[in-house]
Amino acid sequence: MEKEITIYDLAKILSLSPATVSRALNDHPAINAKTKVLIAEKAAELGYRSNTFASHLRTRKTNTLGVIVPRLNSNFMSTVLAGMEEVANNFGYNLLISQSLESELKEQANAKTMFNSRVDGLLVSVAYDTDSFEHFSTFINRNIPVLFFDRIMNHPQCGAVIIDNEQAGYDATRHLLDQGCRRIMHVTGDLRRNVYADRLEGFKRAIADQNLPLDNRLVISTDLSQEAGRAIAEQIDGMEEKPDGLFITNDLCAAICLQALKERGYTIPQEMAIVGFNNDPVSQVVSPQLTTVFYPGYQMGKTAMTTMIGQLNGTKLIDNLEPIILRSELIIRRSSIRLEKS
Amino acid sequence: MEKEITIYDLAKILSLSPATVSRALNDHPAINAKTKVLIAEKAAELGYRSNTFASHLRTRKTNTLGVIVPRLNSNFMSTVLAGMEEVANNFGYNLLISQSLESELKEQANAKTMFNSRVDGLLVSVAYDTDSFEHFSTFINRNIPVLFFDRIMNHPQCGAVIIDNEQAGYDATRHLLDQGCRRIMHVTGDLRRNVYADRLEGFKRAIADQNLPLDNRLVISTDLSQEAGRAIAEQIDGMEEKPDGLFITNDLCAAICLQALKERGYTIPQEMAIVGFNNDPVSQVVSPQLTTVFYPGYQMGKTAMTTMIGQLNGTKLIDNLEPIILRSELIIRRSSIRLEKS
DNA sequence: TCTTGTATTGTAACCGATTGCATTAACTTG
DNA sequence: CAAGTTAATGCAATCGGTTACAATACAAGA
Repeated sequence: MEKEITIYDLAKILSLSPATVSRALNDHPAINAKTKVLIAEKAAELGYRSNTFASHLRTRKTNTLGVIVPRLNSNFMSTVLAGMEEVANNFGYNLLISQSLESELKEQANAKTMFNSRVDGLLVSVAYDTDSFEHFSTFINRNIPVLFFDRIMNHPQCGAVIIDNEQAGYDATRHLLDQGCRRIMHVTGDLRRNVYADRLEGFKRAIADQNLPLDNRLVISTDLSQEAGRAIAEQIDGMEEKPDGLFITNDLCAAICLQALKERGYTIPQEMAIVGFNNDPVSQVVSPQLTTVFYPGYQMGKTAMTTMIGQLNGTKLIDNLEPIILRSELIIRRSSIRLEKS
Repeated sequence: MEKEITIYDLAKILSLSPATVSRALNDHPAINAKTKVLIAEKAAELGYRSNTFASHLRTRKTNTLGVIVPRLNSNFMSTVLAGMEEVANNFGYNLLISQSLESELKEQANAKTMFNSRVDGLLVSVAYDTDSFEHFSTFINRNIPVLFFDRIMNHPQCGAVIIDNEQAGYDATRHLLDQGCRRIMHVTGDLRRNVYADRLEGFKRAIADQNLPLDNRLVISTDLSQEAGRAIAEQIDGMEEKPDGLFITNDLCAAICLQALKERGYTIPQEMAIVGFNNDPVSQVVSPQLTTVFYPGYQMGKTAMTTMIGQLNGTKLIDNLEPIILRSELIIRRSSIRLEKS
């Protein structure tokens, strides 16, 4: 068990004061360059590491940022986190990551933990059923910046990084219409969440653009689980007037549904063209491969983190009125191609 | 911006000493029960939160545990993390999570960060290409417990939580043999990793049990990526003596390969029976659905975390010689069933 | 030579909770 | 009623960096 060495030890060994050592290690301009080198070398030699608690206690900064996500287990989320980590590492920030498992209760508990850990800032993609903003106001009240990404809450004092879900919804729907679909079913998540509400808006706009009627029975709100995918297939099978196109805002759910429909004898895309969302690996594995919307996860993570750190440094203030919007992209695959291009 | 209140504030308001307040908040037995209630109420009323840095500085404990995983984006890993989080939360520990992205270099950087953050313990599933143990010895030297899970390193002072990969490999192979396969190809990962080496051992044992010859050309080490899946299909297509069974130790890779084989006209499972590993959602989406091995992720996370915390509390010492082994299970689906049960 | 400026280093008071060692009050017991 | 216990609380040092405010040394300018 090695002993932990402190700036006092270094100071004594080098016949300097702790203040000088501290400043040298922080690259303070007042310290002589040679002294800095001397101290740095000795520190490295003895395996000195700064006691962050002493430092945090004094500076009242933790250099730690909290991240709360619904779940970690999507390609999208872990890519976002990879992007966040890269930027955070570069700026010397640590990440405290936790998952709400789509429950507001757990999200509140997570937020509380983060608050007590005194994170310098909080990045959140909210859970499925979150209504209250209260667990975030705690942060706002103490001037701790809160930045939402992907699944956001609208709040005058919080920034947001998103994709243009309305446009993505429009593009997906428009694509189905272009392929000849006239009766499109839209299966989506909880409409309290911007991502789903916005996609629905895009869906509606695309329908309206073609002067087609909107049948509200064809808009279905689910939890987008695998079971939901199977249930949708069953529901369709029982319908009198069946849809000819299916826009499901989650790839796994869409893939399961596609499969269930095939089992029930439907031909994809002829009888039913299908579009998913997220460009999850499953979209490439299911057959026919699933048309979907690519989500720039890595970019979103980097952008969100850069924005947050900019805010903390005072370099760049979050413009809370204008969310940052990233580009997404429709990826067309076999599950929706009915008309071969000539 | 609310002011942060301290035990000194509480002490002054209640005309007590900071020492009493501190002890009361920590439920020290020497403090009068009524006084405790009084202090607790006032603390709650004023929104007091303990300054963990002052506390950590004094107690030299951080109540934070580091977790390093190769990637977050697998169903398996995020389930493990959910299990870890649950237990950690219950015991008042925070989690510092980071991904190595399968690179030893990044893993070392992550370990260093964790070390400097003074985590009380470290839980690791090592990267693909990790050879060195040095970045972990730093912890061992300072008596900070290191516990490996799933992808482990053998070290006399580190605990481990795993599944019985040898047995799982055996079961999977045996199942293929039972289905009539006689020439099984085994596609796996880097054999420096126990998970892959052990599965290979199981594979070999199953083959040997049937007195079949082992063809080393049928054991292929890849990075188990999607591209690898496609490459394998291509390779098989070019072989003179083709295999009749395929045991790929990763579901996504297996699913992609299965698909590529179908595209090349092979019938699954008749011409080629396939088994994957992990019970990832893709295994249910691909058609035919993929036979695979279920990994008890949640359980693994809980067990690992419980073990770690037990070690930290001194409640229960990690038995470093005997890794903790969890049960996995073969899930048989269409991709490998050639013989209908009578 | 004396004053002023600049570069560099030192002194000491924090930050807020914890805890060994008193101290005080109240209660038992012989 | 004195001596000894027990219960409850207070004092003050401590953890290890940080930083406002000196202090010192040396060089340049008057």
